[in-house]
Amino acid sequence: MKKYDFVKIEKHWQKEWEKDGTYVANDKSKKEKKYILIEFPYPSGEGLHMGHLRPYVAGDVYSRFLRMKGYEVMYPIGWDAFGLPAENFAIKKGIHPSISTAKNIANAKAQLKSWGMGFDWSREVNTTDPNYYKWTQWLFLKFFKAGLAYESKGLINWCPKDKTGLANEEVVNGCCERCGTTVEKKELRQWYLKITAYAEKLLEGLKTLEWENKIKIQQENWIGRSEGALIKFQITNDKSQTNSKFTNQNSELFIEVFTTRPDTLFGATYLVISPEHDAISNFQFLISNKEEVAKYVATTKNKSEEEQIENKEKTGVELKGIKAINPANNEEIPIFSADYVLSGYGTGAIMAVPAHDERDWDFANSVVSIETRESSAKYIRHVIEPKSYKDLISYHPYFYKIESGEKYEDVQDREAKNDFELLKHDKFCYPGEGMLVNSKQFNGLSVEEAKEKITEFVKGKKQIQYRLRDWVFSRQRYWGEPIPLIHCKKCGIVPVPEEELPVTLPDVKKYEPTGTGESPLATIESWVNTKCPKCGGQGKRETNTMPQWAGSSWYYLRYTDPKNEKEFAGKELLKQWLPVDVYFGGMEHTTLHLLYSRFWHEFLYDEKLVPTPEPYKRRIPHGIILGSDGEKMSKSRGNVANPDAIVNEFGADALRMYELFLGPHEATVSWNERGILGVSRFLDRIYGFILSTENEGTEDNEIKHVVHGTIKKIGEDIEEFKFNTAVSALMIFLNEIEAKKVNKETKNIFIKLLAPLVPHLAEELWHESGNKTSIHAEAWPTFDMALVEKNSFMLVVQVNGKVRDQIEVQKNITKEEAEKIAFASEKVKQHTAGKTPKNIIYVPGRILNIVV
RNA sequence: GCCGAGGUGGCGGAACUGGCAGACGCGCAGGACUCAAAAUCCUGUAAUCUUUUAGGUUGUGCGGGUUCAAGUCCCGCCCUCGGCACCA
Repeated sequence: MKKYDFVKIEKHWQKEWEKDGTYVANDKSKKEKKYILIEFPYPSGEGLHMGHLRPYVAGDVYSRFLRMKGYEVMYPIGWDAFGLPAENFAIKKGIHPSISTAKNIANAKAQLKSWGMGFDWSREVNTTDPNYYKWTQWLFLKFFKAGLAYESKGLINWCPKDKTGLANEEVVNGCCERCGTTVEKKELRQWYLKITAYAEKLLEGLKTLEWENKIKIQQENWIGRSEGALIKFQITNDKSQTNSKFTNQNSELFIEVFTTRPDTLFGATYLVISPEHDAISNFQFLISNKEEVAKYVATTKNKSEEEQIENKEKTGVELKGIKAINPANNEEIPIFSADYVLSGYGTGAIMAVPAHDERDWDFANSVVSIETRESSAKYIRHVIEPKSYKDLISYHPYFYKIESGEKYEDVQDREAKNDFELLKHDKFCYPGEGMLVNSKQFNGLSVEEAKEKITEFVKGKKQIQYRLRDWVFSRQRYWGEPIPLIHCKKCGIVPVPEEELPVTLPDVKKYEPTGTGESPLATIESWVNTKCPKCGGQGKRETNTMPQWAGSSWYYLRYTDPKNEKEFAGKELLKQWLPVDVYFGGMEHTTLHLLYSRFWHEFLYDEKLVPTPEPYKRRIPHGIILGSDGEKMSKSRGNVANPDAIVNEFGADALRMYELFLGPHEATVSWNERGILGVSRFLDRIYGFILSTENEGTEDNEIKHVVHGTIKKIGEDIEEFKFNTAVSALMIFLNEIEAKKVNKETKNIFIKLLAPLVPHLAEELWHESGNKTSIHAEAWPTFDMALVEKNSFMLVVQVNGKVRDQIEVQKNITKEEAEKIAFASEKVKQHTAGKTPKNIIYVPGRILNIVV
């Protein structure tokens, strides 16, 4: 048997494909287009790893399959090359990031080629290329001119290690997404992109996409839409405590709260405002415990995000001397400031309804009762009564078990009596649905009805609120796109004129971030000082750079027309290729890149710069590959499987096929060093089988059925991204035909079925079989349904649900015929003898169950 | 706490719309080839019991239920992973 020399084969065909432009997408093709995309890699010094392999192989298999199915497929590649590692390397070694980046790209490119990736290299883009980032800057100016890029001073997330500001999306559990350092809050002047203006569009757009639900839900949650109302509470002085003659005749003096539960307004017994709320300074003249309040505000400022997460114990302080008036019942209620109310959400002020909100409940039972020296019961007023006992205990199962001494089983009894005794004891909080009580003329209404009516009654305003925050878009680092703006004392902020783009990164000697919130670019005076494009006077360049997400927010657009010098991409070509049909990528980008680029795209659609409202029609997420110990691959654990080492030992085809075989594409899987042997053996067997001439001859009838069944199965599996079962179907196929005589045609079909998964081996076998052109330009084999279905099947005969016999019968037999055959079986007779069948169920093509 | 996904042999995993649980592969055991080993090939491989060329029983996280039939559907729990996390 000839040996399968993958080293020689793979190198050889990789060169041939490159020479022939096998994977170059034709812009002028008459075929239907398919645009397949993977998240372009960051070219790091370590090279590409298993994490890259997974989506890339999936995209590669899928692209090759579609190409064979007759589509014009674009499967492009590029480099997301701005970012910290290159810059940190520059700080350490003094080598310009563009030099180390170029080196890393060359290396990663060689890796991708050695993996047999059928990328269209003619469309390669690089976000750090001035010809590319010229357009990133140009697009930024579009945002700026539309009023969606703005400068603002505020508390932002700051990574003390990377010494740069971060977007909300880049903070994971209070830590920097990149380096894991605990994030601090810092007051800084920053550039923002107004992504919140697109909150509704981002939500609406999701509905039109063929994405998996879990991704949609994650984005929905991140955007976090809630419907509620803005309600104003008049401010007055506390008559019991001060001698102030202040009476609030001025309707301007109020605190406005946002609530999703205006129906509980009669239960609002105090207000809480965030420590940053304006009211603290606005009502200074009335507040009698100014020092105490100032002290509290100061302590909350020093709390890190981490502390806040760890310590959920609520703290706060009463603003003495002032009161708010509940507009529903004109009651005077106290006002507190506490950091459980966030300044960035809603109005930064809430009405507290401890009887129906867990957080307010906690606060009432701790801070409020201590500060006011009153029993918390005073503040707990139930205004919603649960409809049933079940509603009630769904929020308090443990309470019932422990406090009341009742067993869970007694619930039904309680429910029958409709006994809400415990509710009246004010022993707990009920956040659920129900009917209004203690709410005067609104008593008896449902929660939904009351929301409307009470909002109206107190002249509140309906409001939709989002959790999404504007995108902090500036970074205080060197290796990023300069923000193309000029600060002029006379004209303000002036965009760099289009014809002067790109604003290129100047060479610097020190890349070190300053740590002061200024970018290293700020130290290069010759670069910073420039002319104002408007008045010609002295201007200073914006020295912040853009985040890494900028270049990746639109790269898929550039692929359609990567060399265009006049536009970011030509209209015709955008129309030709968009939208991306299938986008492979990880779940970790759901609320980062995937959200950001949708925002850019939707904006560009509104600006009539792109032809589709959404960029990515389908998104196929993948699970991560863990080490063989089931832990995340990491150098310190020593469980890293290196794709290049595996290519050297087993070949790219074995690597690819094994990766596909590991498990479902969307599942987390562990790499098992041994497992690849099975795939490697399989490839050897294929090689021997195809090249052998001894097994060629007249096929028996069974073969056709197997061949057509496999064509159907593999096609369906690839279409549904079920690569693991596609591999197993190929193995089953070889097991079925290996020992039999087959003809040349069957062998050719087998090679074609292999082609998307193991492109080198398939190409080699194709040529060894006497073909002169590439297998990857061949048409995908078709199947005949009549041959897939056999005209007989194994009838499973059960007696009382237990399998007793299997009999091969004609496909279209009737129930009566099936029964006749079944009862003739000795094995069946043994179990039915002397008994009369009560019922007989026949499922055509499958099963006959006799119940006795 | 909330949202999402999941729990199947020694291991990775398969199973259409409720219709033979464990495909395929790894590993393991036995055998062939070999002086020997590797490689390769063949056979077996959920557990358990019995009178073992065969047959019985149990079995898809746990406890119930629906059904002729449940990994799949319903009710109640447990556990693991991922996301969010005081968003009013």
